[in-house]
Amino acid sequence: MGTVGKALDLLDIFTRQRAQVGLSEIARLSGLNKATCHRLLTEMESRGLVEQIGAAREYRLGPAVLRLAALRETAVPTRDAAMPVLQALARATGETAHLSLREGDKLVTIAFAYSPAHATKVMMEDADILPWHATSSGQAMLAFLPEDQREALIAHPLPRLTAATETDPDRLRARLAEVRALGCAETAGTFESDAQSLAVPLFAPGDQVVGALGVAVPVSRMAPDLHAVIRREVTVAATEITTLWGGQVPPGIIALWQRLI
Amino acid sequence: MGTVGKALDLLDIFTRQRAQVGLSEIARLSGLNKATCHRLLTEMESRGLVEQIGAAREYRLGPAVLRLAALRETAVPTRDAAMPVLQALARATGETAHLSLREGDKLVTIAFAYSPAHATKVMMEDADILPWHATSSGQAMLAFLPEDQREALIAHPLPRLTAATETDPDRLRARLAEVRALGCAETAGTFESDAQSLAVPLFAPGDQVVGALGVAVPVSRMAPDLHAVIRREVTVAATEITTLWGGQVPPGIIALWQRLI
DNA sequence: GTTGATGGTTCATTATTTGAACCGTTGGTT
DNA sequence: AACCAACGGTTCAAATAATGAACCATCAAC
Repeated sequence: MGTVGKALDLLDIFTRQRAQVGLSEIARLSGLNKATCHRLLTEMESRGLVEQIGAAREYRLGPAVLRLAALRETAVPTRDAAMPVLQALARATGETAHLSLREGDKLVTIAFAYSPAHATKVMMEDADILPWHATSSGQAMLAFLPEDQREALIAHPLPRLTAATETDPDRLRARLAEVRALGCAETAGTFESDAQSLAVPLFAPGDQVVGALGVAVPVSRMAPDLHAVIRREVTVAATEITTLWGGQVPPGIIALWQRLI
Repeated sequence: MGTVGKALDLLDIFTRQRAQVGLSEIARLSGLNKATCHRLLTEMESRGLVEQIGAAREYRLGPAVLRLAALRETAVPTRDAAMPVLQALARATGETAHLSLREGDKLVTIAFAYSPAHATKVMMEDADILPWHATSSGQAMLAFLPEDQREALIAHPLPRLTAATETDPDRLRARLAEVRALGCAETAGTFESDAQSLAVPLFAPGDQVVGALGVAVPVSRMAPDLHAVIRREVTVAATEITTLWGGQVPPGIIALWQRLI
């Protein structure tokens, strides 16, 4: 791995639970030498990608990421374009809608919207990293990814997150075949035991799957009619978002979705 | 300069006008060897910081910047926290309010808000890079920066952007001393000839200047009473934002602002 | 005052980065 | 159809930058 990769990997040290980290701990967490970390961080700091704060001189993500994100959004209005649709989806279903994008080998939630309809709802956070095998969004994407990429993503052991999590690769493959035949993925209690969700893939120009759109519901509230509403609304919203992104839903998928409704 | 710095500098190639760039042109623009660029870009691509698209295999900023920005915002709610205040400021003044942050040696606009009050207004864009010497935001920050940092930022030749731009370093220093004595900066036609603006510094916890808050007005509309309204509203808004950021306006500045009103 | 943790620095050793020249492909021109 | 120029991408000896054990200064706890 090159030096740049090591530097960029340091950025993944920062999470919501651990927003700022000291030099020694970064070295510990990354497995790199303290001097190396220091040099990499200093170099990233000079470009504003990280910054150092407080008396403890801890590091955290810097303001440059805001500028880059703003630039990316004006060039490729992914989040901003999808946001209103996401809010409409939350309103129409009365549940939590969320949008995730593939980022290398990670599946990252980049936007979500709540509905005010119920006091209990599935809560989400921006920049959450979702497990591929245990979420409907992950399964929806996996199912429509080219086989080699799919296999690469499920090559690692599949952790058991709840009692319902599928951890057997072959049974997961069978599950993904069903998803592919159906056009949408559903999971119940596989990621968090009291949440259930339904997701469909999202396509960029060129018919590549780049993300997934999902609706998450507390298991206690799921019922056949809500289920039907969600299936209808999520496919409509996915079509809309795909169009806003300048892509088009592949004809095969449209056919599947029409059968779903 | 280290390898990481070179890689990160490549990110600055991407601008709003030039959102996606091919390999050869990146090499040309950066002055680096094509093979070097390729390796750096590939490494950044593997981390999602850039992505490659289309038949021409051009590069652009990748989805990882969205995740990092979301993470930064949850850790340090800079933009999200300031946004409502910015909108209120635009409404109260009837003009365009904008917020810029210092990022190394750059001054970057990270948020703005328009007022619906008038058909003509000063337009802005996210991620715009502002010249230090020719904008009120730049001057407001420079004036309250420690001397060594100020001098470093005005060490380069000061380009003449309009007929009114101050290009003489010594006269700029005198101008900044006035700003420091006044507590706010004003420019008229120094950046764009038909825009006039007023800005005040913003402070992070620790009394460091980290940005500026400004209001921009078409020159044709500026009048003494609007001027007074803007001075009042912008200082109120700046106090609010500084508080939201967990900092406090230094007592000296508060005194200056009270005299302004 | 000792201990152990922190952030940061040094510099000989080592491994990575570098770039001229190369390949294969594409798209336009003669 | 032959040619050319520009593209993205690759190669490998030479040049350069990264590395890390040991170091320093500082701080807080005991």
